[in-house]
Amino acid sequence: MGRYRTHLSSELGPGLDGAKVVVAGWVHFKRDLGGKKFLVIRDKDGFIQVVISKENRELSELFYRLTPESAVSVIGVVKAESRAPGGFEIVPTEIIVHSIAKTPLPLDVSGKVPADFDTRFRERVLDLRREESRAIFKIMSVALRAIREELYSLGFIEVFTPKIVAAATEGGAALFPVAFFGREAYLAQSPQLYKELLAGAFERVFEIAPAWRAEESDTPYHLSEFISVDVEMAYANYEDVMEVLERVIRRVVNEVRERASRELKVLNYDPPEIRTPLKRFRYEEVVKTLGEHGERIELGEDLSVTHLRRFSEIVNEEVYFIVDWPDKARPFYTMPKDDGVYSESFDLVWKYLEIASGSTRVHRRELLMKRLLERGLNPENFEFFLKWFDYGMPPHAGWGMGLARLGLMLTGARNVREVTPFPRDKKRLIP
RNA sequence: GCCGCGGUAGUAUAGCCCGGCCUAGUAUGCGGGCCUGUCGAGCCCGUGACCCGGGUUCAAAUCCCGGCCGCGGCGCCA
Repeated sequence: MGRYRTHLSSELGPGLDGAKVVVAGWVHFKRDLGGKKFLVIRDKDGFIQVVISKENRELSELFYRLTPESAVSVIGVVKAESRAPGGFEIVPTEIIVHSIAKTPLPLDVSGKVPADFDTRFRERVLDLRREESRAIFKIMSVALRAIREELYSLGFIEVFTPKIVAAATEGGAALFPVAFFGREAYLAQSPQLYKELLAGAFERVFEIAPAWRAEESDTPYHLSEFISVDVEMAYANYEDVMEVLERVIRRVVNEVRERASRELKVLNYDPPEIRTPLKRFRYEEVVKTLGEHGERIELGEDLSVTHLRRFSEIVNEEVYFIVDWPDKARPFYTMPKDDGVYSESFDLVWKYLEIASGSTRVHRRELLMKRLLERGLNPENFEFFLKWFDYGMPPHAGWGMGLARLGLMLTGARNVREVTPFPRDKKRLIP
């Protein structure tokens, strides 16, 4: 397979004793015992030991020139060898150097010496080669695939909404302006309005795409650019889409457990078990419970990370819903309840972190107009959205989930930057 | 943005409180040497650092002020 290798580390074993193979990867480390030299090659799946004996002058010479993290192919013969890790090693006939790595490395890939957070992100590509990083991104990929598979199985289709949008749509979060042929435009903060319109055509849609927020936020849970998993479903209300979300989360955790068990072991982490249906706590109940436990909090107030952490401890739930949030705290497209105070809305919380949030949406134009005005927004700016509510917009509901936040739950990482290859935040624009 | 903590070789740290004994220690890396089964290899030799600016003092990595940068908590955040 391919020009640079015949086998991956995962495809080799003592059973291939005597086979001529070509392996490729990075020089993970070298050990020189004098008469024997060991070269450990790392590829995407694991490690391969290559052994060079003193008699082989040419390769011994090359061995000295190889530096850690250099990219090489090794042509040689597999030898079953009980003393070698994995029970086999490669006796090389030729080593092809694709790229010599400069030395010393600005970050220790082998993981012997830790690096500070800042150093890791400055030297991110080397950091990503570390075993832990590779485990994290394998898990993220398994998760993404599980999300897609579950949603496809439920009859959703995958779509894309525009990322360059006109005018500051819903107020609230700050936007990044972009130059758009002399007109005012922004990077989309959310696919919200467009995904609703698409649900008005295709019924069940989802999108996995970036969104941008120009907030001052400087926390382990916020990024200027983040991947949002968005779902919108017609002829459905918030209860229906919470069930979709439960299925997605359950599938994700199960598949990560099954398909990335090795990676979880590398990270020494167990994601929470998802037993559906998840507990649903009404917002009012959460505030009451917090109050009873000595927290100072008023009805109507948003719940902070500290509040959620406390609440999760009190009720001893790791993954749960908080439903029926105060209408005032929710955006204009959220369906209010008949009581006029609360709304058909929910957050999915893991311990103290809001992983996803959603609601039944308003599908009547008059109510949307009224709610826009109540929030000091100009309905004229929303005409591109509102006009379609004149042509049979079905009742619908949906949610949005921060992929990196889900990643924290799946990997045990403590900062969304760690589960994002090249995070963008207030401080980081490079690399 | 606010509060707290921090910035010492490529990387990670000790030293700072109580200024001089710091010619700045250790690990890892890197260069060299020894070793035919290493697998966090081992042993010997070498290499390399006090964020920037100002101040106090006979003397500053150490104390003070300002700046820059980072981390944590909070805030901001559909």
